[in-house]
Amino acid sequence: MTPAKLADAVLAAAHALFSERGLDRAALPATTTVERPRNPEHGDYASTIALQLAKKIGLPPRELAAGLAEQLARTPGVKSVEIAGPGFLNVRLDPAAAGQLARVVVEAGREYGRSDVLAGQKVNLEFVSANPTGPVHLGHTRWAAVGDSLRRLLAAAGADVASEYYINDAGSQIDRFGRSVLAAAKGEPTPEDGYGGEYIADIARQVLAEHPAVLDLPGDEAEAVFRNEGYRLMLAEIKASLGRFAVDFDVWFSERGLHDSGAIEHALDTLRAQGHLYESEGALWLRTTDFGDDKDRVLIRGNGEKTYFAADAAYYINKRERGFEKCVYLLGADHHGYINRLRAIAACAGDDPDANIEILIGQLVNLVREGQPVRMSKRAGNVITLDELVDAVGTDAARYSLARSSTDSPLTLDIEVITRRSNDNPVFYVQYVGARTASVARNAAELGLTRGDAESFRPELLAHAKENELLKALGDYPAVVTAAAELRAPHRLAHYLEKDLAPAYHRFYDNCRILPMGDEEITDLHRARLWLNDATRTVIANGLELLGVSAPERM
RNA sequence: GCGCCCGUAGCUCAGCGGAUAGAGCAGGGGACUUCUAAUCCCAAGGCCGCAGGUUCGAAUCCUGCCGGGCGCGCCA
Repeated sequence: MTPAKLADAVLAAAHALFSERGLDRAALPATTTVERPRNPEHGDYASTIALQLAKKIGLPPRELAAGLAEQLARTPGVKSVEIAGPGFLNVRLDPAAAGQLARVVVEAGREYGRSDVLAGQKVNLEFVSANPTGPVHLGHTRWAAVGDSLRRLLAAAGADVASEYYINDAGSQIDRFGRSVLAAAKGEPTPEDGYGGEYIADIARQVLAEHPAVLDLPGDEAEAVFRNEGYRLMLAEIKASLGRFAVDFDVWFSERGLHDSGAIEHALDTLRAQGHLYESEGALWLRTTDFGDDKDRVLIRGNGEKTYFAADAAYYINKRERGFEKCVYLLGADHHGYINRLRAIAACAGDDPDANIEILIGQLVNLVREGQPVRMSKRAGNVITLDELVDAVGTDAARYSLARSSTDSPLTLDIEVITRRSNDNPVFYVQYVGARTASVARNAAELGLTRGDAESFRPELLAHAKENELLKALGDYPAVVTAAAELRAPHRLAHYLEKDLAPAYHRFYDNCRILPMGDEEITDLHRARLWLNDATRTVIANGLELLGVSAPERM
């Protein structure tokens, strides 16, 4: 019995009761859920449906609960239903029905937790999109970790999702980058508005190695070579860094491509047709103030140049024309001023900002080193790059520690702590469960203990309190995945693995001996516990996979 | 000034309108002759920033205030 099936049974009980008593079934919700009470005295699962319905139909909640309890108690697998407090329904399951979950999980394998609740949704997820003028640094990594996990979660919930990296390869930043690389190649100091840092010199050396005669070219041509080749090398480095971080984008989208393909003119046509363009002071404007922006935005400057904002608008319209009904942007708190203007772009294009565009603002990552805040800036020499972070702590620890907290809260990463590779890193705690389950499975195989076929599995033997808790934790997993996907909150998954599943397994392990000891004969209980062990292994592996973290067999 | 986010145990943070608000770390006390002690158990630690409101019920929703972070370009 899974929580989802029990919730269905609760709803079915409500339907049965309502038709029996001639109550208005329109008052019933389309779906309902059951909760897991913290207090074990409140049963295995609890429903608040009576409390929610009481007011709608004008019956006292406890009376309604009594009727529901009577119906629900007839459900196979339900052992008892009690009414508590103002009208909670506290449900206990038969141990056999509860224990069957281990089999459900093992048999589903990698599919356990995957669903189709978001089927049919075509979602575009854009994140990182760091300028290709420097390495990916710590300021981007939170989005790399969270965004990529979100992509995996949405896919697991059945959405048709594409992750995209928008490459700002047009405009003045990339020109400054080119001039900086050229200057480095000539051994000149960094231009006033240029990029410093070691990586510029590295790139200059690589360009020189591939084009030994480049400095003999006229200044403009040489600069173009350094700009284009430098850009190519920088982008390759960015892709490699993210690849090491287990982040791979479905689409690398070039801003220059928007300019070259005429997509910007096309976007202007779309916006003009919707009636939101006007000219003023020689510039072309989008009237974003019609839709909540605090000022109108320039699309084409007085000098004829298209603004970055024009490209943003064109990119959005392009995404929509590629069939994405939901365009999700993951931005740092320093970009929250973009919310209104991005939403206004959608509205000006004739879309519904509430339905077609979703902007997630996450707070910044603060770096502390020996008590001193470290300023993160691409222009400062002293930056921590993604590569350095991965070198120091590994992809697993880095991704996990970035994904495990809510993006609404600023995250303080202490360089001293995460580079110390200390044992108190929570990712090890979760991975350790997976390693333990794998170790038990190996030892079981050596002893000749196997789960046996599904028919011989005796789920009612999994009646120990710790087994029950573990089963319930395993049962929660699918709902955790869908909630994390729908709420765009990967940290919920990490939290579940770390605070719910992992401790439940350790307590089970400590209290319930899985393998036979010494000359002990193999019993059905050993086999049943092995099912539970392997089910845990499945969920740990599936969950860590969605976080982009490995689940080692040995540690 | 305006806008977004945050304020929960000493520290770092979970908490989907539900029952007695949770965890990790730090500090105190325990548990390894047999499956990985990177673990587990016990005790201790709280005006959920403050004040109102909404309702059967508020850490959660609404309003105001206080404190902190970030942002408000014909920059990218």
